[in-house]
Amino acid sequence: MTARTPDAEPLLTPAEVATMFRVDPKTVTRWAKAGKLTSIRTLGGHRRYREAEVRALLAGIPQQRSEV
Amino acid sequence: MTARTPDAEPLLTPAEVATMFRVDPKTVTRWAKAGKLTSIRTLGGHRRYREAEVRALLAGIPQQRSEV
DNA sequence: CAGCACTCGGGTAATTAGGGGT
DNA sequence: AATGTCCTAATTACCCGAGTGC
Repeated sequence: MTARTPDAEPLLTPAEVATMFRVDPKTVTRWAKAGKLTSIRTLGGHRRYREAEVRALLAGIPQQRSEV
Repeated sequence: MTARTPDAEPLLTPAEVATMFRVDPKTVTRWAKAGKLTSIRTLGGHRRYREAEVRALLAGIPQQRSEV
């Protein structure tokens, strides 16, 4: 099947990321603002996070920084 | 929305682990540094502990030692 | 359209990390 | 060797009202 899958990367809500790290959703927002986490914004201003990146960070895998 | 939880392992804060063992949170930190307890770090450097591992230790279940 | 849970902001307490000393 | 305590700096948690997502 796999009807239509417009290259959509799985995204997570702030609450989901917060649950995985056992922190407050507000804390996840701070990480995004600090550039420690890539955030994608909805048209209304809400943040969404890349599942792959979150899982990598949980595993302790250092992420690549876009140059110094 | 009730944020569904994408396979996230239950984690505990240092204070929670300390309470369960009736020790100071500082002591829990030392256990983590000594490698006696698996620690997952938040992006801010704070530690989180695996609930399953903590409960196993509380139950007196000997953890894997790399032999003597 | 209405409703509810979630997120967005800011601001202020409470924890935690880290080293040092008993 | 193993804990508990003191200190400062950093990080995180809970307070509010208003807006977004579905």
